[in-house]
Amino acid sequence: MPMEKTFNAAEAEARISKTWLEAKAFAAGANAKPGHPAFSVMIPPPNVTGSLHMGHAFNNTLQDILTRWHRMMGDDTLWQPGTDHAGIATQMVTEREMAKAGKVSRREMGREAFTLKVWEQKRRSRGTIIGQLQRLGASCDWDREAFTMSGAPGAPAGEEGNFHDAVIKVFVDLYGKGLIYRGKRLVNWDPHFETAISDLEVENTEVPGHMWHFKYPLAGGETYEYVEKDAEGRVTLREVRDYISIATTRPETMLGDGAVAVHPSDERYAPIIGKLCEIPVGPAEHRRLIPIITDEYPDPTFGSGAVKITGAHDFNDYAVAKRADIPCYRLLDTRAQMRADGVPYDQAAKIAGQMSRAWLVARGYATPGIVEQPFTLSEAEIDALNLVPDDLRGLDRYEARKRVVEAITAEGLAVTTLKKSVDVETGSEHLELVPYVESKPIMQPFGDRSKVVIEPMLTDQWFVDTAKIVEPALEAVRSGRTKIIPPSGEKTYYHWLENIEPWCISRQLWWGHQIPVWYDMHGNNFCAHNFEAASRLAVSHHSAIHPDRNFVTVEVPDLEGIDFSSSAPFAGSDAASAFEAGLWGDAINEDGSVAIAMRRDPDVLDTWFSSGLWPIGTLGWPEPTAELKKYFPTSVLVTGQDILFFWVARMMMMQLAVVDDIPFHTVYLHGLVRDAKGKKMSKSLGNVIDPLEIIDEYGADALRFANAAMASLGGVLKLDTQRIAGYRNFGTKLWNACRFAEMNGVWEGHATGPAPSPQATANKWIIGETARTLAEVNEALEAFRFDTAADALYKFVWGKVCDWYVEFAKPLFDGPEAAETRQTMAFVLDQCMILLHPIMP
RNA sequence: GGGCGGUUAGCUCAGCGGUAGAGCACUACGUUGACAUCGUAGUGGCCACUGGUUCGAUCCCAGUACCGCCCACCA
Repeated sequence: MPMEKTFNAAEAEARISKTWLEAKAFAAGANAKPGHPAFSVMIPPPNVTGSLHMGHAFNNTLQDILTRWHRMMGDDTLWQPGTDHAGIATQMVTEREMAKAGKVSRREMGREAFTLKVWEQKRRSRGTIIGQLQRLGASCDWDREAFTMSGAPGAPAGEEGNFHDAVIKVFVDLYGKGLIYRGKRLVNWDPHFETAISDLEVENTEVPGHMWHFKYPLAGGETYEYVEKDAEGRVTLREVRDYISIATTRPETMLGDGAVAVHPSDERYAPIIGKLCEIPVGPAEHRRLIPIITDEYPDPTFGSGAVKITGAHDFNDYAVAKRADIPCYRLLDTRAQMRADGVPYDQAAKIAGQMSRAWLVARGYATPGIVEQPFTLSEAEIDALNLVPDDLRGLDRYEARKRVVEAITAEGLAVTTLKKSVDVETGSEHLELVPYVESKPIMQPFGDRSKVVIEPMLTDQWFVDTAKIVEPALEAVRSGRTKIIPPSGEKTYYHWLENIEPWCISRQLWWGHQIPVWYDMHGNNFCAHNFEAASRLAVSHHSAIHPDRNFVTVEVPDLEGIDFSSSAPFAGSDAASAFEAGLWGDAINEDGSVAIAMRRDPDVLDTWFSSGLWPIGTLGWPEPTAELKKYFPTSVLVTGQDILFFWVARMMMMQLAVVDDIPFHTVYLHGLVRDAKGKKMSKSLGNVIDPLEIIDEYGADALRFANAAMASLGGVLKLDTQRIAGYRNFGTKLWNACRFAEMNGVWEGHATGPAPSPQATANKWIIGETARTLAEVNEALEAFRFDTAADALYKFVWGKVCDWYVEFAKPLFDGPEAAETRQTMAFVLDQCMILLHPIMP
């Protein structure tokens, strides 16, 4: 049957792909020759949130090129596939789908039922993703597919595996080594998902904002002489004031102020250090007084030089508050609404007032009239104080802001400025006093998933003490044990790791690895791989304190209605009835033993904590598997430069901390795939391209070749369909050269073998060119220059073989060299296929 | 504010010490034994600017301008 004029990609790709998959041609070690080295690549696991986009297609093409190239050379090759559970993103997608389908909400459904829903979502998405990868021709070992939550409790049948166990083991081990700790810290709080997120998940964006200037009156109507001087020390302003001026972009947080701070060198405020001033909001009869303190943080040249300190809602203020022992009053709930819990405002304000006075006394600032009495509250007691005035409770944060500004302005406590205005009718000018409000751009933090304004929030969270594990990760790259390309990636890597912050790893979500820690009612926590092990820790802990008693444990389910904040011991006959009564506490059993009530931490781990273990986790760690021995450390990681910190750096730290080895020898960082104009592909812009559409229209080969050709190092990758069409034409060109060969019977009696030794000049020449191209391609791929390899192949196949050699061969077929020409052409075209195989399989 | 990159043909990008390259686009011609998803020929560039090093610079160094990206707590 003669060959068609054009190559039918759709038919051929499906047929060939099926053959490969059935033959398990991509299994680890397939085609490996004895004595050859191992070559392993871990796929960056796609999130199970939907389908793959062009960036994935690009990323996976490069991995496949390397994998096929090494497999062809006879290396013991593994390309490890799999997917990522992607906690917050997947939970979000599932909730959205449920809402769209009119289903009940996650909370109505309960944790267990909801988690099953997410598993369903995972299964759907995973199927789509694997299908897409296979259409692309990805030569992963499909029998080894992994998942970052395989084997987790509650996983449905078919989701077995030990990734969950590995994650839990790492948490327990790191906890044991003191590298993971829990603490009440100011963290980034996402009010939409109602969870903490890490610094990396916050996107700071400049938005238009305002800065208000307000007067904080001095307590008791006190006054001082306020003097301003210019750079030469000449007095430019001298007036008697009964207030201190404060600037803020967030007036609603004034309610939680604990102090006003000025720089110690700021002479303007020296007379009032250690005095009290009044927060100008809230019911007039219960205005709170706060101390004026000094701290290095305020910049005397900015604004008024005085800063209000709201420790619970600002990272800078928190640091000041910690230094000066100023209480941090929390104003917002988990949804970023003004708190509505706790005692009424007047009582809370009274207690807070006592705190202020006690602070002054403790610092030796006591002034006559202040009753000297020790007064301290615990962190938990301070946190329980709700200083939101009753009429603002439950309001949205922005509504509260509006009201606070209005109230202060109405009361005349806004700083004013002179404004010239013109009377429209008479044309006369006059001056009037207006509130001083600056309009200016301010940096605002947004959640990368929720797109909602992030709130600094004082909560209990788990952290990885990254400072303690960062050094080996830095050293590995500095010494060249792990190489990052392009080299600019190494600089970025150093810059981030050298300034590493603690990593908040707990998330208030349901989808993820639940933290393996159990709490008792006495403030102890027990970290172990399961409840039995945690129980043993708890029993031995309590037995050491009370050797005369017998202890047993009872695990309290995380149910609604149990008041975990109360720690009143329950003296019922058994623990079970205690929980029925809605209490959380230890119980005395009939045999006299004490049942320690234990409750598991309901939070889950940051998804990057588990994907950070991808290299060892997919190879079966902690079991000492043969694959782990053979394929770890892995050869190359191919990934986008956008997740250098999220994933690459953390994998480096975690692998080194857990198994004391680097996760990979080389990291290849590529840019982000954009559309032809360089715009980010996004659903809202409508410029998202589905890789399958491209494959349907142009064939996977064309897409893959285009991907390889645009893989220059660094920068943005602009994807143009015109270019893909060009490479589709390239395939057709080669196809037709083969068709020409077919028509001249060059394949008859031909078998792939070594290069022939022809006499004709043209034949000798093309064999030389073939060898040269082979060397060029190998050299290019060795250096991860996919673009150079693609370019060399394009020029050889089109520019040499088709343009010249086929033309030279035409007359040769009529002459005495016909036989050797047929032989040579068969060889050369064979070589083309082989050389192209990594890119165009 | 700190860091990292970029600036080469109309467009997208390679090159990186010896007076410039590709693909696409464009122009003209073309059904000669594979290919119109093609062929042949061609148009098109003070390689951002200013200095310096050099026999010689798009390429090295310094500075300037503009553009991008990442990180950052100025109320």
